[in-house]
Formats: sequence, C-alpha cells, structure tokens
Amino acid sequence: MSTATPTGPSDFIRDIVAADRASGKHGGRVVTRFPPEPNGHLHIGHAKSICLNFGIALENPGGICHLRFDDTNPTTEDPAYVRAIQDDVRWLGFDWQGKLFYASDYFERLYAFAVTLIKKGKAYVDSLTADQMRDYRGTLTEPGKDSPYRSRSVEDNLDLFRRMKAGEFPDGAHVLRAKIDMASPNINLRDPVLYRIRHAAHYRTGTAWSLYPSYDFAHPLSDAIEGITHSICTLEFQDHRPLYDWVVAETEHEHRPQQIEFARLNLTAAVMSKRKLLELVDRKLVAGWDDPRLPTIRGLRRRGYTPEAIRTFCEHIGVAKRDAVVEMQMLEHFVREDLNKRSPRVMAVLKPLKVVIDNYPEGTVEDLEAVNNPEDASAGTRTVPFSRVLYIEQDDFREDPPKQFFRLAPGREVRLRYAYIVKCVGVVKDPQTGAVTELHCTYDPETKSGAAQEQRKVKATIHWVSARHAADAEVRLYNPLFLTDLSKVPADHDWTLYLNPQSLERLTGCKVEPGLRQAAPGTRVQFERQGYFCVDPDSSAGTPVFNRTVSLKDAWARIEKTQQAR
RNA sequence: UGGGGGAUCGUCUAGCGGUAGGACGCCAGCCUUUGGAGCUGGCUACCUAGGUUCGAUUCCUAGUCCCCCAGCCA
Repeated sequence: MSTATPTGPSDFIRDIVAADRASGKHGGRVVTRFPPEPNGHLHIGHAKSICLNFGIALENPGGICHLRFDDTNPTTEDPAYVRAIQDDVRWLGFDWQGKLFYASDYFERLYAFAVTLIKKGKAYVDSLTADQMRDYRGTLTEPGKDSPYRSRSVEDNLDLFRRMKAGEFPDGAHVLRAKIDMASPNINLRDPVLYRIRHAAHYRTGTAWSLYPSYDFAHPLSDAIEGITHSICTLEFQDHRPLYDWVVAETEHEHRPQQIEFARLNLTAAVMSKRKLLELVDRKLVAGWDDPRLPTIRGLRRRGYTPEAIRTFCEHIGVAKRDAVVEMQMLEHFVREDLNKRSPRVMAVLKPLKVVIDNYPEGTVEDLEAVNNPEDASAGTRTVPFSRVLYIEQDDFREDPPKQFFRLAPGREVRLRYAYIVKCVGVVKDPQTGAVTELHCTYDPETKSGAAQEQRKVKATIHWVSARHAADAEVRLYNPLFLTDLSKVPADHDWTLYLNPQSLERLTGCKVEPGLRQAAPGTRVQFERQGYFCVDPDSSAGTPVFNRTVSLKDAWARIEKTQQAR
C-alpha cells in the first residue's frame, strides 16, 4: 500500500522554514506576514507574495500569517487602500485569522526604542539638510564622512528628539540617524535615517505625531514585536538585511526574525510598477484601478480571473532568487484550465451576419437541447430556441474560402451547433460596398442534432443565435495595454506614448442567447469557440456587458497566420 | 573601479558528485457536433576557461554577463 504523499509547493524558502522547524528554531513556530503599504492597490506581483506567506503558514501546523499595514508614510497612504487590500486578500482566498496589524499601532513603542538607542549612543539627531546629507554619504566607491552633529551628547540628542516629537521644528530640520559606520561599503549602514519630521496627518493617528519612523526602523521592529519568524521580502532588500539585524539586536529583542529575500514577479506585457499604475489611473489613461487591462487584483477580478487560477499560477511560477520574467501565456493557461472546468457554455455572436434558412417554416420555433458543460455532466442542459432567421459569426463565412478553411462558404455545408446541417445557397451583398450582408441557406431536416439516425459528418460546427430571440449585448475584448515591453523603454522616454490604442475593443450589437439577458455581474461563461467571458458591472437592465477574460486557443488563427507568412 | 545578489530548454523552475526532470510554449498525430477540451509522441538547456575527481550542472580557481544599492520612499 502506497500512500500518496501530498507534495505541495517546494522552494528554497520552504526548505529553510522546514529546516528551522526541524531544528526547533523559533520554538518550532512559523509566523509570516504580508506587509503592504496602503498607498496603492495590490497586483499579481503581490499575489505571489501573498500565496507564499499565507501558503507557508497554511502548510505548517500552527502556522499563521499576519496582515500588517506598513503605514509609516502619512503623505501617501489612504484608508481606502486599507479596505481594498483586505478585500483583495480575502478574495484571493486567504485568512489572517484576526491577526490584522498596523505599523502605526506601534508608533509609541517605536519611539521608545529610538530613545533607548539614543541613550545607548547608537542614534543621534542630525541637522544636516537633505542635500548635505547626500554629500556626506559618499558614493558607491568612496566612503562617507561623519556629520558634524554625529558627536552630539546623549542629553542634547534626547532633548532634540523630544522636541522633534513635540512638533517644535519644521519638516526637514532634523532627522534621527542610527550611528553605525559612515565608511561602510554597504551604503545602508552609513548612518541610515530612523525618523524624519513630517507635519502631516496620518490616516490612523491623525496629528498625534509630527515625526514618523522610516521603513528600516519600523519594519524589523514590527516583525520583532509580532514574533514573526520568517520575514519574507523581495531581493532589493538584501542589502538592508544587516541593518534589519542591527535594529533588532540593538533594541535588544530576544526574538530575532529572519529576513529572507526572493525575486519579485515580472510578467510580460504587464505594468507592475506602482508608480506607473497610479499614473495610468490618475491621468485616466485607464478606467480605474479595476480596469480589466491592468494586472491589479481588482482588474483581474473584473476581467473574470478566478482566485483559484491566480493561486495555481503562483504555485507554478515557483520561488527563487534569480530575476525572471514569466510569460503571460502561463497566466492565461491557468485561467483557461480553471474556467474550462467550471464555465457553462453558451452561444454568442460577436460580429453578427444574418442567415435565412430558406426551407425552414416561417413562424416555427424549436427548443433545442444544449449541453451546459461537456466537462461537467452535473451542469446539465438547457434549451435554446431555433428559428428561420439566425445570426452567425462573420468570421465563420468566407466567400472565397482559403485552404483549410472548413467553415461556411457558397455551396458548402456546416453544422449549426445543437441544430442542423445547413448549406449556403445564396449570398446577399451591399450593392455599394460589396460587403456580405446576408446569407441564404437550406437545412437538412434529417440532420437534427442528436437524432439516432444522424451519421453525417461535416468538417465544421459553428455557433449561432436565433435573431428573434437573441439578447443584445456589448462585448469588450482586451489586448495588451502596451505596444512594447516597458522595461525596454528608456527612462527618459514618455512611456505613456507606448500605450496600445487597440487595447480595448468594444463591440456593440452583439447577439447572445436569450438566457443571458439578465445575467448578473460577475457571472462567468464560455462563449463557445471564442473564449471565457465575465459579466461586467457596467451591464444595464436587459443588455449585459461582457469582458473577455481570455480567448480559447484558436487553431484556425494559427493556420491562417502561417499561411499568410508564406 | 565599493558592497550585495544571480546565471540550467524560447519562458518559468527542479537537481546539492553518478552524466539533466516538470510546467508553459512550440511542432506532429489521434480524437472531437466547440479548429475548445482531452490523449500520444517530439523539440530545445547546464555562461566561459582551467582544475579536483573514476566521474561535475553540482566542489575549487580565474573570468564574463545580468540585477540591486548613493530617498528625510517602501
């Protein structure tokens, strides 16, 4: 008897956690944290971190992951982001089990730790201007030099720091610095700023404080206070680790969290920079943070992505330390995989072409049985009305069909899904433009779908909608937001110039099965042969709006492409 | 030219001294009342040069290339 050993995700961080648990480090506890700053919305890159931190907590008995808002910069943060972030984390399927924290809750204790450092002679008030401080810091290759204020007495430092807190000085007049080593080859150790004066109202603490701790001070201490065992962050903080450890050690915390860094997620054809995302939204270059073209959690959600698909994706991209750019196809693959299993199929015509079945009796309507999901028998069946006048997809007809085009053409036959085999017997064109405006077909009554005697094979089956019964709909197709990989755009170029004017294609006058007329926002369906779609909140009574989450794989498109390449 | 990281199929990622595995992608075929899904087969990789070793992607040495750091952002 072989019991299947459930092999969850594995990576170097989980290896470290497992080893620590085995050795009894941290008393065998596993406490992680996801520490967003509430100055923007979460995106797919954060999802990677969320899946990692909450995932590790879930995988280890007694493990827990805290949600902590790293809110130490009052000028950029907003409570609306706090709410949205919680909502997004929950939507992704994770639970912080009541362990919701704010760095701002620790301001009082952080201040006390700073005083301790001053008393130990490990921190001092500096009164250099920002420019001067930069000069004193040295360069990458040259050591910095001590600030003239570095040798202030403990008493003076204590007094000045107290008065900074009391709001006696304007912004920028003084800062509190760690006294480490101005000649350190690691620039982060050249007396980093611990506190800066900011006469700004904080969204949670109001005007109680006129000085705020920096990340380098607040973060390690927040971790230590909360008993975090594994503080997982991205690569750019590697250089800060010695400082992180210094802060925890010098404030004499018995508990020492361990910082571990991994490579952040990069995705082809996706803007992941918080700054750029904000700018796109602020300048109204997109519809908002939940614009379906954005890789934000809210954008993906509105687009129709499922949390399961995002989590599966995060599991499959792995966790490592090398810089990497994951192809968007990978994300798309996992949504398709998930949606294929769960989406009800439905017929929808995006670009309608009228078809009259000449030999079908006028006024007759047949209710045909259609399978809701061939991947899931329990999804059952539904009924779709068939009548003499239909709409089919313009792309499913070619007057002059190229090689390997199996769909409708003059004299050719196709099956109408769940209905009959029809033959194209006439083409009506606009006398002015020559465009095909209507098709005439005949149907073979012997070929009704599912009929026992029905054996005939045709090369293609196409979808359709009965003209009389169809509901009108708007369909939004999405293409890459940018024409080029933004990482290749020079910093001095206006990156917004590379926006793809075709990133959103709005199709109106689309025809969908009548059953979709009142579909609720958030409803996900597969439009047969086309893709997965999700009902948008913009839908109005009677006319739903659909977002294309992702197209189905299109073998014909590929054939056509290689044909054209020849 | 300082410090910190990193280099394995086209793209992610495993491998921890016994000669490279998985996923995405791509190609071919089967199947199919979605040119979907599914199934089968195939494709391509250890940055370079030395060394240690019976044997190196794994260890050593020397290079090369890439990323991050000079915010009172995080």
